[in-house]
Amino acid sequence: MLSDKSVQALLDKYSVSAFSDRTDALLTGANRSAATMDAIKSYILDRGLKPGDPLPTEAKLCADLGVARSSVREALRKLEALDIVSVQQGRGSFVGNMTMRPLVETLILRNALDHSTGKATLRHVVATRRTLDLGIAEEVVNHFKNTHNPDIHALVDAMTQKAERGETYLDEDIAFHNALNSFSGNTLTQQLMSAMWLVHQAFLPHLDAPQAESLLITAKTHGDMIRAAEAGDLKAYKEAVNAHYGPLAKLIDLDT
Amino acid sequence: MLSDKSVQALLDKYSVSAFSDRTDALLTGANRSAATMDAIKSYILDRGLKPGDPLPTEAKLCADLGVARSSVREALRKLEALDIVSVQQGRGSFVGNMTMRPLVETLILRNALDHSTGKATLRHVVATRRTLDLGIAEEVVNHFKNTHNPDIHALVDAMTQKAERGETYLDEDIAFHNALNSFSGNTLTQQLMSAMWLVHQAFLPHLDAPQAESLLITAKTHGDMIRAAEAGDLKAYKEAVNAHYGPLAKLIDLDT
DNA sequence: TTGAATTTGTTCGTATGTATT
DNA sequence: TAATACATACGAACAAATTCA
Repeated sequence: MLSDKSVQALLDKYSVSAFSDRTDALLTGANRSAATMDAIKSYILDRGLKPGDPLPTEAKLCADLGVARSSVREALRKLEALDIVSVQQGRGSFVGNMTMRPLVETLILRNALDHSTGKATLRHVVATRRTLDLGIAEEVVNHFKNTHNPDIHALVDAMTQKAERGETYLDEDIAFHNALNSFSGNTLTQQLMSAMWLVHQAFLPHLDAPQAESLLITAKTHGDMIRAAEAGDLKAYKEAVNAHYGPLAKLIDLDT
Repeated sequence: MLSDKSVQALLDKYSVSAFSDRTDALLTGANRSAATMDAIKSYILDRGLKPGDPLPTEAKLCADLGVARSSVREALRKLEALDIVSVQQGRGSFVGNMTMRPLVETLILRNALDHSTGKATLRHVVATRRTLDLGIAEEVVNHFKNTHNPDIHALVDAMTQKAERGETYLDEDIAFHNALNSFSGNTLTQQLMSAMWLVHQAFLPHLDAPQAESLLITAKTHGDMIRAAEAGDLKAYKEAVNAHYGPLAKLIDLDT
């Protein structure tokens, strides 16, 4: 996947298809729905449309592109799957949000597939999360140094209390991680981390252990993270991040 | 995108839809194609199919699921867009490779859209590349410490020579980065980095500057990277990685 | 509330193109 | 070459959701 040759092929494919003008009515290519998809992408691109902006109706697209309705619909379905457009019955089609949802969807399925054999992908997802966490560590510490963040501490407290009652705390967990990352203007990294978190959480329940004290450890390391960041201690922060993944490392073989 | 509420919604949506048994003929939900998509995913999941494995024909899917041909086709198109299935005329449908292609496709379009305004996404893509590069730095250095890698050095030499002739070296560039990462068993991180590289490269030509000496600087810093890794010098390696993104930082405002 | 207009959702029938044997 | 199996594509008809008068 994404090997040398296919990278070149993909590059050719996308750098062309994403920018080629296909507004003419002569749609050629592998199949109609693919060509139609490119045409719709070009439509969005040429007009610089933004998420939520309306697209032509299916009937109009048929007329303009000279293809049957089924082809237009298949193209719209593809773009819908990629979160590039959003189709709503009775209303019309609109430019989508282009989120990481397709990535999440693919990874969850991929994860589920080799779960039966060796939970390899989950290991990779968690390792990637850690990589991203450590990768932005310096930014995080620099940003939170000498600040006071009662909101984040409140989240940690809430997690700790829930952990002591044996409850889980997904909402607080994602809110905590988002709070640590949201200061960064890099929405791509944020979304990538959220996506990894999502895949991670979506698959945790399928692991054997119900983790009694793991919850407490995780809550505690969350506290260590924000405290280290506020103290401006990069080393301690990184250690806290690693410790944060400690309970998981026992379940799955991390570092692989 | 992927905000608090939508995360929960997505989690609900995916953790359910990815594992719910929809093999029964009673397909309910937002629309047929979505429900049919889930059913096909369940089919793959239940049988633990792997990439390349054949799927039932469209006609059989229609019969089994009790839906019309078009609905099955739209579902297959969606899965095709996500690289979860691969449809081939005259042969049939097969389980796909589930690569990062959907991510690349979405990001390239997203990038192209705000390029006109502020090239924000490209900045994010490059920053994410750097984050990933730095995130695995320790692993890389530990792995290459006290080793000798003539192949990689040959790649650097080739890049340098091409740069001196004013030529570009995309093939060598991706090969170099792959060589540095491929030792890791984490195929997800690898693919993520390849995907980011792809988006990055796909959009570079659209920048103003044709970069004469930038090519040389990049080639040189590649040499610095592998030398630092072989010397086991983590600090020097990280500096080389940062320097590697130096020419770009001038074009786009990195660190934002 | 009703109803008409608009737009997507779904189905069916038919014909064509492509790959395998 | 011919037959078969399969996906591709088109067009027409009706259902369901949304909007607005």
